[in-house]
This record gives sequence, structure tokens and C-alpha cells, in this order.
Amino acid sequence: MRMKISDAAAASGCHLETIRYYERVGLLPRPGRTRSGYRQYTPADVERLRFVTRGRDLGFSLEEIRSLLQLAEDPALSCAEVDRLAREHLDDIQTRIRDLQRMAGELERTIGSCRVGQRGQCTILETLRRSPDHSVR
Amino acid sequence: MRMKISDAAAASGCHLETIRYYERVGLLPRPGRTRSGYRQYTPADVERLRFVTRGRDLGFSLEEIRSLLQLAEDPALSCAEVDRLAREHLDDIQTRIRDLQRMAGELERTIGSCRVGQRGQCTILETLRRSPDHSVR
DNA sequence: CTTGACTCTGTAGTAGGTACAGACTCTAAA
DNA sequence: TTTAGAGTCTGTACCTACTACAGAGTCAAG
Repeated sequence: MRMKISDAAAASGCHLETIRYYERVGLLPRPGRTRSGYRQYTPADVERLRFVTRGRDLGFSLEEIRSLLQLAEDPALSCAEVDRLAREHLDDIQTRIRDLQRMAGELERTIGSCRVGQRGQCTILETLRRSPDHSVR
Repeated sequence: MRMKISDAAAASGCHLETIRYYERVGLLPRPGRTRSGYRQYTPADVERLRFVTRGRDLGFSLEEIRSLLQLAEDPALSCAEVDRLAREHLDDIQTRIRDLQRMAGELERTIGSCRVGQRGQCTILETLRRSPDHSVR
């Protein structure tokens, strides 16, 4: 039933040192210990760990996950609040996608216009020297 | 001709403390000083700063920018190496875009299926409890 | 001569971990 | 029984790319 940290790591897909880190920042309750001081994890701990790693996979910050965990434990289950958090996070991700797409677009155009070996001028370096191209933003 | 750090910041669009940081990590040469110890920047320094901030805008890491700066100063201008760096970076950005798009997709589906106020079950929290949905990856 | 804006150095903090060192502990084989 | 190897413990340092001070010195205007 109870397992050591390496087993909890294997069961949750979470790196062993990351588990200790989550405990330190208070995202995981301090687990029980064997007489010799080894941490002992329950299946509930593993579930919580999964919840955290799944949240990380979806790009939530640890603070957001902390809130989600509280909401998940709330018996009065404030679903509207969960919904708000998720929508805000989605907005944030979409902003990041647009930023990266802008970067990718500029890089593609720059790389595309580069004739490797052309004497003297490297268009990529010229792009970096130039001020930003506002026509695309 | 020579200017103080706040003027260099204004001229380059780079935060004042960031300029000192770039100097500390060796991305910017140590500038001259006035008798009283104030840093003095030349237009060439400002150009270099712009190059760095522009690189950052395009998502390059400081290490990548360090390499680009060296290549830019190389009289034998190894354009192929610049090209390789830029393409690798573009690849990296595209990977990040795909990751974020996967997250956004999952979040959208989850949020969409959530009927706020429905008794008992919050689909968003259920998604977090469940193991990842591999059908979409 | 004082006031306020600027600059200096050095250090600490941010997020989300990762990577040790050095000391214990446990298990299995010789 | 001893001993080797694997696992675990705590504590600290490191990573990126900055930002934000504290406390001291400097400069220009009124």
C-alpha cells in the first residue's frame, strides 16, 4: 500500500527530486516516514502528484495548480471559479502562441531570403541589426 | 556623442538594469567611465544593445545571441553557421507552438464541455484527474 | 547649499525545477 | 558476517533572463 519515493515517482510519472520539491513548496502534504526517515506515499499522494503533473502538461503554473487543488477539495465545488481559471489560462496560452507565431514568421521570411554564400551580406544578421519590422505585427 | 546609461537605455529600448546585466554576463563590452565612475556609452554600444534586444524579440537565448554577435563580427562571415543557428531556433519555436496548441486544444475541449453549475462534477477538474488524452497528441 | 534626480555596487528574489555532496539505510550475495 | 551496491536523506548551489532593492556617492538647478 505505502510506497517509497522512487515508486511514487514511477507511479506518477513525476521526477523523484521534483516530488521532494513539490513537498517543499507545499503543493504536496508532508508524507509519513518510516522509522529510519524514508518518506512513505499513499495512492492518494500519487493521485495528487498526477493531478499536478497533468496540470503542468496543460501549462498551468504551480500557483494555478495550487488553486485548482483547493477548488478540487472544496466540497461546495465552485465550478465557476475553476472555469474562470481555465479560461484565463487559455487566453494566456493563446497570447504566447501568437507571440511565437510572429517570431516564427519573421524568422521564416529572414531565412528564406538568405542566399548562403552570397558575398558580404547575411540577411539574417541584417535583420537583427535593423529595427523591428512593424508591418507584420 | 557619449551618453549615460539612462540615455543608452532610451536609445536602445533596453531596460537600464538589463544593460548592466548584459555587461555583467559579458554580452556587452565594459564601457568607458567618467572620472566619477559613471558608465559612458557610444553609438556602437547602442547598436549592439539593439542587436541583443532584437534577438530577444525573436526568441533567441542570450547564448545564441552571443554566438550571433561573434559571427557578426567575423570578417570571414560564416553565413552558413548563422543560417544553421536560425533554422535550429525556428525549429525550436515551432515545437513550442505545437506544444502550446496541444494545450490550447485540450483546454478548449474541456472548457467547452463544462456546464457551469451542473451538480457534482466539474469536467475541468475531471480532466486534470484523468490521465492524459493520447488520442489528440 | 540644498534638493532631487541620477548613478554606483552588491545582493536577493522570481519560476520550476535539476544536480550534486556527504551521510545514512537497506538488501542480497559471498 | 561482512560488504557492495542501490536507495534515501538533508542542504545547498545552479539554471535563464532578468528585476528590485539598499545604501552610498554624484551632478545640476535654484
